[in-house]
Amino acid sequence: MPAAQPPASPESTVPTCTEPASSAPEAAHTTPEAVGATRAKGRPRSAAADRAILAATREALAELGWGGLTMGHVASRAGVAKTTLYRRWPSKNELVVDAVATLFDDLVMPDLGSLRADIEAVVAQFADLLARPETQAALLALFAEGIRDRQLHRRIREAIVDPQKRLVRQGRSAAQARGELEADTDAESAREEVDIIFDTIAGTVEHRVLVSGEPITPEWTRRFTDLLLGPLATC
Amino acid sequence: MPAAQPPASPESTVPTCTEPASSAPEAAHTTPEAVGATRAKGRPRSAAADRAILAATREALAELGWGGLTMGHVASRAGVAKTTLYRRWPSKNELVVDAVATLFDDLVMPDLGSLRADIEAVVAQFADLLARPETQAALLALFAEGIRDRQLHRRIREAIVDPQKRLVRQGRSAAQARGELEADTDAESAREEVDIIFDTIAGTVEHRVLVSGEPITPEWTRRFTDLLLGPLATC
DNA sequence: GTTCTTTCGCTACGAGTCGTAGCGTAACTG
DNA sequence: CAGTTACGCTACGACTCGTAGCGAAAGAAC
Repeated sequence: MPAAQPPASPESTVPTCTEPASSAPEAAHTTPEAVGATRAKGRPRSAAADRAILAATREALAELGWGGLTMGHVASRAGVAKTTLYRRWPSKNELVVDAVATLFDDLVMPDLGSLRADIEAVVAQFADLLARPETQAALLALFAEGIRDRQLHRRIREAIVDPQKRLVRQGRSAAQARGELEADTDAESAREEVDIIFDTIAGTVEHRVLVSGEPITPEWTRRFTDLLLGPLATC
Repeated sequence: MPAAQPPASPESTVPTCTEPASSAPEAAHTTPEAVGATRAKGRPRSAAADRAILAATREALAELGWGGLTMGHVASRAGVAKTTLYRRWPSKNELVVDAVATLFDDLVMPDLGSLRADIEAVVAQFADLLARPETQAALLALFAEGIRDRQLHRRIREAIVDPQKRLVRQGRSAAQARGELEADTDAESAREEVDIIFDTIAGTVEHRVLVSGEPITPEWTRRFTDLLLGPLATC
């Protein structure tokens, strides 16, 4: 892992681990760095190159898949030297995590006034996200690599999985405020319930789309929400 | 796919697609071919080599993961020339499917007298299977490759996914016979319900183990079964 | 036994990718 | 201005891929 960055550069400007590249969403597209924050001394890294590289990674991932994605290809597609890639990301894994993590930023918990409506809305959002080719190619490949690489596994959880659990907590809190769900008895039990609901929603939708290969229709979403709501749907 | 087998050999003896390698489970381990079926003219292919290759593939997969798995490594670990691999399997994908598919043969529907017990037993079996390193490394990698390779995707469904849906159908039928579930109204609706239950069980357990990275405890299985049974668990 | 057919292990090959190093140049700071 | 850092470019050794050619081994047919 300590492979790139030949000189002892400060890690703060590198999007590799500490600061995800999506933190400064849209600056000036033509002017590379209008980020007026702390600046180092020499020539700053081109933010446009960052954006071009991440976009090229997503495109190449959708076209060629994980196995077909080569660093050289990404570099030439982004109009960037291959060495520039390695100066910023130590390996393909890290690059793809950063390229993909931003895709999940759009998920929001809408608070539509009922638990059923909230669940169906989130499932629909997640289904739309999983319908995109770059998400399909990236997500399972990332998960597969994360099985072996514990550090990558941790990064995936921090950048992709954990932020989504927030949605479950928000939806639960809203439903509890409306009186649709009972208040939590203890924190540990609540945490476990959030985990189980999250794994069920994410796992089921992913399996339906990515493994079974069948689409998420409104009818399917309705039936799945019936299953999730359980007693609340009928009693 | 039409890459190996330089001469026009009959496909019946090749484990590549038509006949999975697990059809003749244990012959004589020393004598290569005791399969007294139809034999070609020349020197028969060593069944011991088949077994050694598939075993070496599973071992290497657990150690090195999909990306680290090289055909040369598998060959040397199996005590076989690299060319022998390519004479039998056209690519890494096909080899791994054959090596992994047999792992799922052990899953059975127990029929323990109640729907709850049946579900918990199947979840426990699936959890045990997913706890094995070779399953972890192989399953997600196969799914990931299947996203791009439609033919591989079809093979995965035929060899791994569809046989497991049988378990859901069996459990549903048993529960209907006991009166725990209503009889099906129409076949289409029943098929959709089998699909949704299957995706929920498989997807959730896989997501819990492989993505969230947390174990399947009896307590978790109980709570998840509560969720699945829904109204039946309380009313 | 002899002959025929097919598979076996081995070696070598061109093509492609990986990640790194070195160079001269561009960009920005003090 | 000098100092510092990032950039594009080229080249490199190491590795894997999938194939081809060879002589030898193992059964089948006679």
